[in-house]
Amino acid sequence: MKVTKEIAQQHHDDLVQAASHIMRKRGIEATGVSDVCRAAGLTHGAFYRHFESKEALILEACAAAFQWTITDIDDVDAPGRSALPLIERYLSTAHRDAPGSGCPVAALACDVSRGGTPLADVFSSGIRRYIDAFAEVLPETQSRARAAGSRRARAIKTLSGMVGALILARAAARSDPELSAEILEAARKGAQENAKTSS
Amino acid sequence: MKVTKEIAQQHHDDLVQAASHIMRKRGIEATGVSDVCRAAGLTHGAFYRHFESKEALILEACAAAFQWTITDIDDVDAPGRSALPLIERYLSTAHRDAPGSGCPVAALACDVSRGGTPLADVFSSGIRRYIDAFAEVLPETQSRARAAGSRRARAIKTLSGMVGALILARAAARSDPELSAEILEAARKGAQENAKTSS
DNA sequence: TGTACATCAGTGAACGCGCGTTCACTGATGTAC
DNA sequence: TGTACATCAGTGAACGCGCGTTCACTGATGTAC
Repeated sequence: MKVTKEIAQQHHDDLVQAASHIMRKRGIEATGVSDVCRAAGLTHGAFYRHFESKEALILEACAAAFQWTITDIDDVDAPGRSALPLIERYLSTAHRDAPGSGCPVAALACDVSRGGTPLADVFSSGIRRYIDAFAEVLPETQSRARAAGSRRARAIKTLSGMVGALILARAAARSDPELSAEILEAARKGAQENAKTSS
Repeated sequence: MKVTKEIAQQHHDDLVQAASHIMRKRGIEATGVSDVCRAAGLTHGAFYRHFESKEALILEACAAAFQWTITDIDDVDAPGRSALPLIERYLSTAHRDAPGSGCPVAALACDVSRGGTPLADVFSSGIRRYIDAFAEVLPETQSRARAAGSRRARAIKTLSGMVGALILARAAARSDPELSAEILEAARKGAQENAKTSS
């Protein structure tokens, strides 16, 4: 049953979106081709008309996840252009509990450092753009500011803290919700200090 | 070929150590029972005389990895008792490139947040003790210190930054070594600021 | 201390299962005339 | 604008493979006498 070019393209996009969601939620290895096809409303046999392999799908899904996330940061172009609401959202329980539609770095960085080179390429380019985008929404470093470092260094520092805290909070969430909340809270305060005109 | 009780115990320990190394290097799912047995110098058939299942091995290996790591922190009981050398070591390229013998949180936190409840229990208890141990080696908060927060809050903040930076640095290492080094460097400075008598 | 025997750590072949992937087939699409 | 046919997205059964796990078997250990 052949379908319209438009519908086929839609199915392709559906597969990418389903994969990017499932992979962030369950991890790359645990993302099955059949699962992704089912989530996109197809049978697994249709898969190889769209992608050469599972790896090709993962690469596209990973790139897409970064694209969406970074666009999200860039959209903080709103008046005020502050990183504070971004931080608030990043370190919220909502983000912690919905890895499937959240930050690809927090969800997949571990998997990537064990994976193959093509995925590492997509990912490190994503990290680079992520840092650039985040630095854009941080206030300039005051000229007489002390050891706080360049705006880029502060972006790295702050992002690292956010990523680490989210990962820790997720790992603790099931068995120790109080600890998980405490981690989010402490990291939120820390990140906000970094994001205000430099300490 | 039955062996001495002492040798059997040794084999048990070898299996745990091999597993804790392989699992931190390759991830939990990618840690095969056969791989672990081979690394311990046994055939896979011997495995079920020592553990009820793969999961039981993972639990023990995870607990052991935390035990060793936390003992390592406690051993900073040396004169001076500063967190600085700890931070230096944690955010070194050596630690980045040797996940198998490194911090279990940075290596496994992602896997754990997707895993089962027993593993989550072992892990969140590990995180809690990790934070406690790390707070012990941080200097007291100065009474007139500003927003830096309690010693415990600073421990969480600093640890989050270290874990996040290490994970980011590992993910970027293969494709973008410069970025990886930059992340370690920026995070090292950030963590050291937190670890000195409060900013 | 010596002998007879039950125990059980270790071996290696075999199992069921789910995975990524392939394939013959279907039938609507889209093109050539 | 119609008609005839090649294309190819989608289907569902089947494949090989590696995994966790089981099992009959071996033979040194460690115990009972």
